[in-house]
Amino acid sequence: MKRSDKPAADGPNGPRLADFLCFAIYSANLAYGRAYQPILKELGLTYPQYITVVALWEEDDQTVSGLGEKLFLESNTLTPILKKLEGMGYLTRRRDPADERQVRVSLTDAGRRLREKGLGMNLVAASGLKPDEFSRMQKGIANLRDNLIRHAQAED
Amino acid sequence: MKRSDKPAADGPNGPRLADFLCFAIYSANLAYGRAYQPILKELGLTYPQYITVVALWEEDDQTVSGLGEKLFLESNTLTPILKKLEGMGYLTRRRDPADERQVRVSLTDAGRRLREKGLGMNLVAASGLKPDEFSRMQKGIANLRDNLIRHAQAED
DNA sequence: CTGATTTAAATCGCTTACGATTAATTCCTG
DNA sequence: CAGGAATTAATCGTAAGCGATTTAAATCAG
Repeated sequence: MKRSDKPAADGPNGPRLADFLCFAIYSANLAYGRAYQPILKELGLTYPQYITVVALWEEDDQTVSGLGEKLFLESNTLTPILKKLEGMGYLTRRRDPADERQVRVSLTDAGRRLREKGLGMNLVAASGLKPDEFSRMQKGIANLRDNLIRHAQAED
Repeated sequence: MKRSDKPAADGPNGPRLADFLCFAIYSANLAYGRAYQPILKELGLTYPQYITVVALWEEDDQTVSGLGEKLFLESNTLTPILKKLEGMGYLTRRRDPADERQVRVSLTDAGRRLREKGLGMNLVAASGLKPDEFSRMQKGIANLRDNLIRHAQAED
């Protein structure tokens, strides 16, 4: 039976960190955070705040749970982020009159304007990947993610 | 000039989340956390605590900064994790007599015993990847990470 | 040798991430 | 239609992650 998150043979002291796929993802995520940071600092946004805004560019007036599905986050994480963005004037939150349980999130003009301001960031270059490699890796990781989510959901 | 973290053409409402490599990594990291969680809960460890222990299996008696280099973390993040693991009895922290600025971290017997206990986790299957794909993706992402780190360091 | 500089770890404040719970609303079923 | 079940956000506590600062020790320069 395969042990741990790696198919390679274990070293004499057990599995090696460098062979873990989970650790590659974990550390790449940290690295992305650091690569994005100087750009996002200019906008005054954190990375989670930024992707929340991007998700709203794609589709405005979403519910918290709808947004959460796209971002893979739940209300306990998302609510504070949305409140922060609301405080900065980039979006509004209001109960849906048709179903008062739901909160609908909409961009303000300022939130839409971020689209023009922000994205002068060329992190494709920083990845060191050619466009076709970039695209293939992006799809491969998204597919991995979906498999993991399916696996986690089958657990319970 | 390429905009954002994606080489694909933008949609009518700007870049699409589904085309971001950074978002694939970000969400895959969340997914891994959820996939690992039932296994780690049995051990009573969090994921960062777990990889810290794995790094110490590979090389015992490391300094905080040495460990941090391998885990891509700094003392501000690592110190609380190490204190927690020390409190659980899995490692010891002591100032290096030869250089009192440094703290050397060593596994206890209990920490080494985790190696036998823990790793009955077959997340290779959960990834949905064949061993060669798994290995290729692991290397590709580690390479991406290293490029991003280099890029971030060139910034300052 | 002494005072400035550098280095290592720790501390603090703030923002995620998430399990568990709660409050409010809607729905379902008898 | 009444009362319990289900759904949606929000809240709370805990643990990362990280920028900025602090403390202590070692090193360096004059």
